[in-house]
Amino acid sequence: MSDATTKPMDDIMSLCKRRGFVYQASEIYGGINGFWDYGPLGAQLKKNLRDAWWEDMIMNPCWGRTGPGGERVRCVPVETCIIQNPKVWEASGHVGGFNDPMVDDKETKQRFRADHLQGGYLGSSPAGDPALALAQMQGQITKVEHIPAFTITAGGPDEAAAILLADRKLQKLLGVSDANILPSISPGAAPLLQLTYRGQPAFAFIFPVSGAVQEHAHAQIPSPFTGKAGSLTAPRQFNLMFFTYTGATATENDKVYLRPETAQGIFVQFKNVVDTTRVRVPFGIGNTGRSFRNEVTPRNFTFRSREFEQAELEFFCHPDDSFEWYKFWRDFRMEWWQSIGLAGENLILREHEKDELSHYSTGTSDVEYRFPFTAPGFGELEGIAHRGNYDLTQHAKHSGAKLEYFDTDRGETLPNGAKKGERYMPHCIEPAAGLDRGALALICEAYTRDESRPSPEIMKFHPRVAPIKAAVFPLVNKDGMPEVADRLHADLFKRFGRTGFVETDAKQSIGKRYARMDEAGCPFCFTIDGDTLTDQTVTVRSRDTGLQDRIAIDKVSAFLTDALLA
RNA sequence: GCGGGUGUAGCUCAGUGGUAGAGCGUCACGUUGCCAACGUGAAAGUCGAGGGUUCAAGUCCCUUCACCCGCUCCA
Repeated sequence: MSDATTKPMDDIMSLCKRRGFVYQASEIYGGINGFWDYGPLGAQLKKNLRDAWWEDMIMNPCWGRTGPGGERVRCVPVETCIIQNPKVWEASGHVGGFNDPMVDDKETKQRFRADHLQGGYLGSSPAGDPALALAQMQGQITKVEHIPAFTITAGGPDEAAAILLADRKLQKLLGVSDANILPSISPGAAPLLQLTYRGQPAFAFIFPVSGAVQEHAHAQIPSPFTGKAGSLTAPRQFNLMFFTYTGATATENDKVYLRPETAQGIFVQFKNVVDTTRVRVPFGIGNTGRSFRNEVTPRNFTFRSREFEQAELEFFCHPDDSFEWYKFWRDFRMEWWQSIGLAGENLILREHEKDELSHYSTGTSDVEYRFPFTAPGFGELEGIAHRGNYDLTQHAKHSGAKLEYFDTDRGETLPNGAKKGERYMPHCIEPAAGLDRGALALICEAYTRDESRPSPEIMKFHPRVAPIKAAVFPLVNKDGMPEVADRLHADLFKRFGRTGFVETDAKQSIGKRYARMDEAGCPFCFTIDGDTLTDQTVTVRSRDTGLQDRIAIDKVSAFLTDALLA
């Protein structure tokens, strides 16, 4: 087993470039932050990974295993658009949830939502009358010159008042003491505090600090963390989603989003799939493709890219069965990643803690890999989430479509023996994998240094995902060997050329040709030598051990077939 | 977003303000008898980009971009 913590990421990245696995996007123009391209070997590696997912999730789900209810697992594919009606993202929560302007406190490095900034506005009126002060204040509160004496981050004014009262340390920072909440002047009015502010008795109303004030006067607004002005930035949009415009006019009305996940395309087409393809719950719908997220900090090679590819399955089932299905998929997905070469202790299945869960989820697990740049920690390859009926319910609400499923296998048994049927909103288990992260994990896991070998760098890919499946070499480029090698190569190419590259090379020393194949991760090399010409055998040289066997030349295909299926 | 580091050939990296370099790799030819062998030769560079100082900038200054590391943020 290879230990990821000892693998230098720089060496892996260097090999990725040198051998054509990964290139920086737009490299000759200086690159572009958060985007990476795949070279020939990387593109084939990722395709093999995607194909493996498709085969084991869609074509022959779970290798033909039965699910918790004893029935064969059934899945169908869709391929949905990157650009959807913008309402899809309102329904899914992606628009509302991630478009909030954020403010940074440059001094404490804290970041908070601009609409959570509550201001304490000191009241002043000749007679100390709060009602008069409030009336006066309400006329001015939206004016840019009207700066609060102190600020608090909270979901609303009442919460802010409660936080301030409860937190003595915060009071000290902000210059507040002896604070009490006075009865509100009128129902729904801003909370009124009686307090001492910087030694002077005063009263204060808590109002949200308006976006306009924050925009224009952020330098004067005191920080909610230090009480000092000058460290807050203006509110800034942190857009998770990329957007563009449909049509040539490009007005705000034409704004559309590039999807941040492929899953929503599945939910949106759920009804069509049910209506047109005779699927019956429980069943899954798979979708692969590019997604886009405007990550704040793209980092760690291809791990957090702004454009990335997902392979997502939404598995729909009856609510009563959903937890069993959740466990089933969680365990299968872990096993699947192990089956393609992430078999060691660098791979873990991690069940989320209760406080990590989304409000609608009753269970989520991550398949995580210990990348060199996360070690000793782990990075997520795939999340398996129990999403309940959240998504279908959201889309039913927003679109008005009826997305409930009528299950004719459930309900009371009728006198004629048939079931009465049951109408319900299916629950959904979502195994959502990142293909680029998967490919990166395969690369990191495969990368091996063996200083005892003349060519120390070896990519030990599982044969199923290896971009180069086999190579055929004449030991020397004469004496009829090249001709035999060409024939064997042509034969293997015809049989295996759909699954990956099949190479041949007659140039330079045999050791150099083996070494090149080791570095590219080709699992087997077949070499034609002098004996081949007399006894029709070739040597099979194994990448991982460097050892070689002799087998009959007409058994090479069968040998390779077995090896690739193993 | 903040702080630190790096950027010179495909890769790894030297390079004192004064001619753009090495090793490896790649390619060609020769040789070859199982592990980056050897010989000869060749191609390959916007020195990350832009500006400035200077007689002269890979080298000094400013700006910017990308990558790496640490925070921060984010599902």
